[in-house]
Amino acid sequence: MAARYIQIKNAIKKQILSNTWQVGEKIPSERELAAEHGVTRVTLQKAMHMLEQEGLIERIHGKGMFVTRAIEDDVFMLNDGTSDSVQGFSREFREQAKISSRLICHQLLPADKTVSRHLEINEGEPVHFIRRVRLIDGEPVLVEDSWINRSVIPVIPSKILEEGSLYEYIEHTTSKKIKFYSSVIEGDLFGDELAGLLSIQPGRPMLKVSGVTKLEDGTAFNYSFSYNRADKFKIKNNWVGK
Amino acid sequence: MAARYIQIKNAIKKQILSNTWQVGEKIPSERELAAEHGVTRVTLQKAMHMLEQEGLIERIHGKGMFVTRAIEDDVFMLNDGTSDSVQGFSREFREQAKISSRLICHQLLPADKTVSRHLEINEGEPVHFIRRVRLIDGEPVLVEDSWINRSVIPVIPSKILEEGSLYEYIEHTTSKKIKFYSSVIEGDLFGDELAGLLSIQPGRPMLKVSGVTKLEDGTAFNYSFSYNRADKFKIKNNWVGK
DNA sequence: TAGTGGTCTAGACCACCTG
DNA sequence: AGGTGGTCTAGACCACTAG
Repeated sequence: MAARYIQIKNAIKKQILSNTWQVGEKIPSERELAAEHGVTRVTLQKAMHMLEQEGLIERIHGKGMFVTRAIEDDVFMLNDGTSDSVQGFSREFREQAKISSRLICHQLLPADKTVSRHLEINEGEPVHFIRRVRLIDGEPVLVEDSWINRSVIPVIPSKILEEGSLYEYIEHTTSKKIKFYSSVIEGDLFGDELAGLLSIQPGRPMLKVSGVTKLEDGTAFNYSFSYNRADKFKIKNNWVGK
Repeated sequence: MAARYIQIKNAIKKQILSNTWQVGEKIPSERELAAEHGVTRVTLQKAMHMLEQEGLIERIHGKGMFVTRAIEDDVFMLNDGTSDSVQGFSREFREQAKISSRLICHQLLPADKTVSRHLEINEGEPVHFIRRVRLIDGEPVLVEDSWINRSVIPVIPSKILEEGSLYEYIEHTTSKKIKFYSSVIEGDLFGDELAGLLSIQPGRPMLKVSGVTKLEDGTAFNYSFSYNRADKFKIKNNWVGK
């Protein structure tokens, strides 16, 4: 049972996406929407603040709330922290396109200094190391290296790595939600090895995203690097003041 | 007079940064901190949620709130939406390093289709076009192109563009705060022209950030592209669930 | 069981915008 | 003046974690 403000957020989001109001049009006031959904203003505000963060509405003090123009897209948008939950690559894109994975490597390795620091475990402790090439509609678009905390998931079926969603598998086996994802975005060029895995020329631009993913109880379970073809991905970011 | 939760956020942030608690240590509970600052839990929670978003603390249901390890840095972090306000390049970095600008171009141009759409004005309406090279400690690190709504700031002194902070100038002359910044991050390679302006080799990687900046009354006043040397900048992103 | 964060209510007052 | 979002109070109950 999701929180009331999440339900309301999704309900209003659905209304916006189904063009209940025109772009730029004023939507009902907080007080009206609160009454309509049978909640107080504070609860409704939590929902609306999320929609503002997601870039669907604009809130203007003294004026009201307005529908924002939806952003058009030619390339894929990496998760920018505007959805309810961290999806992971598979869940993020499987609605939009046929995604698949090629498992390059899966073994247990002792954690080095960097990995152990990010996973908050002792250096030398064995962790899963996984390298996968991810494909969208059969075309390789990124290489992802993951170091995964073995105490969170002792075994990872290869089937999951090749066909399923790892995050879904983890949420299922641990019965805990994913709660936190901290990432750093950098630009770089593809070198020979990674370019080879993606069948592209070395020297092409990449968006490198590295980060740590945690469960709701604070356990860090995944430290990852993904090397994305810059011609296939963008990252959107909304900043809302106050 | 800033809101109470902003003051409290900054006060606790200061405590964290001055090592009042160790990294990983539990800080006082919401109820304690609320009593200490003389506010209710909801108000205190707004402050703590911001600190969580900024990556300074971790909130774990049933356990408490914990200080997060501060991130170490070798390169400059572009604004990731975790500060109170959009600073702009000058304000963002002038505490950390000697920043300066080289004004390449400043003229009025009719807005083309893209610019007019982002600034929410009519096509053909004249806008400021500004190209600047930004330097950190005397080294050119990025090229920024800005299209600025002339109805928001009719004239822009060249002195501001070369020495001061444009955003500060705009907040001052309009007496409105900057409220919204929506950006898209892409990776690319430097071509001859931009590489020449930065005195680097063409083909080096860039982080391209484009976006729109708005005032608190919803007026879009700046549409910009910045071409950042990827070896000088990173972008940090925190995602917190729910 | 006691303590923690997560959610929600039913008000209130303020700051801002428009006619 | 009337409507809008922004902030805040003083409670309440729930869900999760620990000993």
